[in-house]
Amino acid sequence: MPERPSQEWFDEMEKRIPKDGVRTRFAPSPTGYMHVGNLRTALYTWLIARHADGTFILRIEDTDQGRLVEGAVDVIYKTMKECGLDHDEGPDVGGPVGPYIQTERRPLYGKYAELLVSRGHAYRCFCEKTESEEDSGDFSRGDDPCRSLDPQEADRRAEAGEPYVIRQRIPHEGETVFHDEIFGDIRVENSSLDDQVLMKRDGLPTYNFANVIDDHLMGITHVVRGSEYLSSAPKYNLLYEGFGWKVPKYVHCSPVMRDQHSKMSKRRGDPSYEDLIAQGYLTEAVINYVALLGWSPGGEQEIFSLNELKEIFEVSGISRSPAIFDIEKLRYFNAAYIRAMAPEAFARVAEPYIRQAVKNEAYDAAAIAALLQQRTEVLTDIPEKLDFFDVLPEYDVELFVHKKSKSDLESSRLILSEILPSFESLPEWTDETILTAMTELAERRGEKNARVMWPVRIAAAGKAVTPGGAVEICRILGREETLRRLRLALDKLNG
RNA sequence: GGCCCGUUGGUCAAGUGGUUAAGACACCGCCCUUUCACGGCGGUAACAUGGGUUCAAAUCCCGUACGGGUCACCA
Repeated sequence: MPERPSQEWFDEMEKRIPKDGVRTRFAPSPTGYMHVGNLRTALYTWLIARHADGTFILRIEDTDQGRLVEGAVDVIYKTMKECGLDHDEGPDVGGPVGPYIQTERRPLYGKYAELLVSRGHAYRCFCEKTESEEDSGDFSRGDDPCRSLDPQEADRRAEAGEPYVIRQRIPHEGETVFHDEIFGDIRVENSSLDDQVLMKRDGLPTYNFANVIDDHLMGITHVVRGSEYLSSAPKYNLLYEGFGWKVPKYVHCSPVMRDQHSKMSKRRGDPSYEDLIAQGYLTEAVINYVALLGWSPGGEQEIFSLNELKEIFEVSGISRSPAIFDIEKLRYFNAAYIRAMAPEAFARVAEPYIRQAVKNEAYDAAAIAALLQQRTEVLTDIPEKLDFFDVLPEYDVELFVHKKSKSDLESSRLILSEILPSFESLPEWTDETILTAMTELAERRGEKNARVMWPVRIAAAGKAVTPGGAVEICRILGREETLRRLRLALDKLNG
């Protein structure tokens, strides 16, 4: 049985708590990856702090030893950093109310539990849990015999080494009202609340208890968490009251759903943050999209940088109902972010994907990137668009038939045979010279440009849909390769 | 099942007693055009449901349905 510290000790702990401004915390379990839902919670938590020029804290909740994953904490640091969600206090940077790793705070919880026991807001329970009691449901916690045990007697049994848990003593009468920033006032009958366990038989705190203690001792002003905790919130209030502490503001966020019925889940194949990045999504786009999933700024603008979000974020814009994750809309955001990038920046992120398909170094990656930028939704789409560069695909002559540009086999044959010599004699091989060669031919023949461009592009690329038009593709391929491909096409058309 | 919460087009959503019920994604059509895309213009499509309150209800109240959460010595 832990000793009950002196009042001075508790006073000392209170003195450490910063009392200035908004303080929020993101408290993930190190599971090895970041769910989209978690990311959104982290984002909102960060935004609340930053919007108010407050303090954002990172706390690691690693009490579930069974689920510990190697390197998982690093994933958290890495992801937060990548997303721009910097923290002011945390395990790595320290702070005034550490430690910031829950397992290192272990000695604290028992002391506070004892304080609660001494005040009568909690009691030792020696009941052995049995399967039947749990299943039958006719064992009501309100009738727990230990609840009315004489405290001295309970202490004696505990000291004698009899195992016990510490339970919260919840009044049988009355009701508890608690306020949530999103859901408003919620009132429940105390009789519907049960005497939840605070300290487990093994001396470790339950999640609910550890949270209350940590949040208070860290001076958290806004508790942001998933709405699955909504129904245990009244018990939290009672705990705060029992200690005589100020209740923080609650912000319960509804979940991010995979469909109407279930949350996003890694197990069911839904992408985590790192999956999305691996799938070719940009961090900024993911952040922007996730911010709007369950929160609305009210206006018509949808594209926001993190900085802009920081300025305009308001808790009042958070939605009460769950939101379904829509990958299509994320694609749209991603495409918008890609289009908005500086060309050099896009070339840099696109290059690895370009080189997956285009091994021939003669073909300039930056030039190809320029063609891609307006047509790329996700980076991973890039390679399949470029397969024709290294090797001309096998293609059907029917590709030369195109109604809109009035191309058919005969016209294509004629055009190609006429453009070849002009290409051969061009003094330079640039967009301008290539274009001029083709428009002059069109003009000479009294036809629209499209009728010339279509067969040239088909001959150069061997596919119907390409990033970039005839001019750009020919230019990148270079004169030799272009001529080779055009002659090949002509052979095809001739026979 | 008890308790708590939610419900505006397929999706994200604005809306807080009087609106032709915004906007975005997706979808469809047209225009632009060197294919595709980008861009421009237009279109289809919604207040879960039944009762109240009110001159007036997507907005307020009650019921119902549907969905979610929670009822652990798990977080």
